[in-house]
Amino acid sequence: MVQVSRSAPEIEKALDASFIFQLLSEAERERFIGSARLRSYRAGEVVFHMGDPGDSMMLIETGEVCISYPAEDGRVAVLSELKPGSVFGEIALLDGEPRSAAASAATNCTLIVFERHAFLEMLRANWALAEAVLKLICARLRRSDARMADLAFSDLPGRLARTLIARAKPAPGGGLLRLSDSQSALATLAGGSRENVNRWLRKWHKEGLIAIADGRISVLDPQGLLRATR
Amino acid sequence: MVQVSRSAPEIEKALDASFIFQLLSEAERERFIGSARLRSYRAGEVVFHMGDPGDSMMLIETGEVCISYPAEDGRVAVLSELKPGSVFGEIALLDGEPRSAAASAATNCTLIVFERHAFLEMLRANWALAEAVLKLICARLRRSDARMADLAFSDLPGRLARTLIARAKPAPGGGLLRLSDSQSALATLAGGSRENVNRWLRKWHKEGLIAIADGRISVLDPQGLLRATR
DNA sequence: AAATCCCTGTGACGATCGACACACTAAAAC
DNA sequence: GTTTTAGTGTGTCGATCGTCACAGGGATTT
Repeated sequence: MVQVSRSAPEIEKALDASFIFQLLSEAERERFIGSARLRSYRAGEVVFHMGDPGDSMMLIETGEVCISYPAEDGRVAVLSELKPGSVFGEIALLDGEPRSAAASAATNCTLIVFERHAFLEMLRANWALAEAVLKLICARLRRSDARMADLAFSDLPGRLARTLIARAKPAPGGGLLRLSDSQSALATLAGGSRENVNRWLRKWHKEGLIAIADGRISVLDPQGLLRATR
Repeated sequence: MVQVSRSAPEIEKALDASFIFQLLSEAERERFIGSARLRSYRAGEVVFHMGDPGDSMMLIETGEVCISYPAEDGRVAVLSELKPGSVFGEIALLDGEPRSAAASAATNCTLIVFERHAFLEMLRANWALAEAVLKLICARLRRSDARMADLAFSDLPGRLARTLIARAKPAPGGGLLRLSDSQSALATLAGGSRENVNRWLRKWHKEGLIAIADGRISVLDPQGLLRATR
């Protein structure tokens, strides 16, 4: 991890995209920026471990961050992969408890770090900000519950299909979608073994639901994919 | 469901035990009580369905409430069973979205219902209350994540063992613990079939980890139970 | 050019799970 | 007192999963 020293205007620019920033007055923005620090991580580096004391929260400026939940035996469940503009680490900051999950850099990335004390003060002074944070956490809870249902109700093909669709992006050409993840990565995301992920992908490929080319997967028929998993 | 008309002092008494109430001033309490309604449900009755518009939140006065997540095909995952003093339904109230789960009365119960508008006003005016609600939701999120890890990492015996330990209460006599749930109830709580729950219980019974008598289960060796599931 | 490493494809095996099926018991309803 | 119902104990069967094992391909390194 590298502490980056950069001028405040640059942090301000990075913050413009974030929902938080738009709720602050001019004076508040300055205090906010003053309390923020910029840090840079290389792909694979750990941002924090589960159980660490958590007195800060991060906004992703560039790159992607992986939030995961480690088991005692070494296995890892990936909770989410976050993109620029996303906030994470806010739970421990808000309630003062240890980190409830681990965060690591999925790619090289730069993060804007806010300290607990300054952020809580802003929350107290600015109800719109507090309301936004409340809704943010509510959204987290909803996603978490939905994901739990996914785990409880769906088997591997179901979870894999949802993972594919969730991570696919609209193709530049037509209505297709494509994504480029290794099968091992898909396996940990969907919560299964690499071998079985391979088997299901091949099966769907034969059925024409997905296409595989250049190590990339194209989701040809999202609805058909979901229908095939019932 | 029955709308109960009761005098404000009685609602006030019921509220005394709740963490929320202790954070309010005298004037706020009166406004709060004025906006609260008391409702009574019989065992099995539905309090709200998933997807309902959610402009209220409930505090359990007496009885127990079951929060569950229904799948399209009719299966149900039980998220939690709440006891008197617990609050639920606050997510939809806070973010204005539809109910993210279903709630039904596990036993006969009476609930104190707060309306959205009045509660949000109080939140805005009382930072300590807002902070308490923030922490409440953070705690929900932590429990939800932990439960997700449980589902992702553990097989049936692991989940069942944790369910037993979580629901067991200290025995009056010694250090033992006991609980009285039907095996079907345990099955839905642990996310498995009734038959297999039976098989694992019998297995642990033979190994001396639990005792079964009078239709009640005593957890004799919690640590041993957890160790047996690795 | 050879060796190494990561990703992909397949086969086989054992463990576990859900589903179905049925016997047994005890309490509750009639 | 008999019937009904809810909960419990077991057996079997088929599907799926994870694991081990190994073979091939493509890129990078040495």
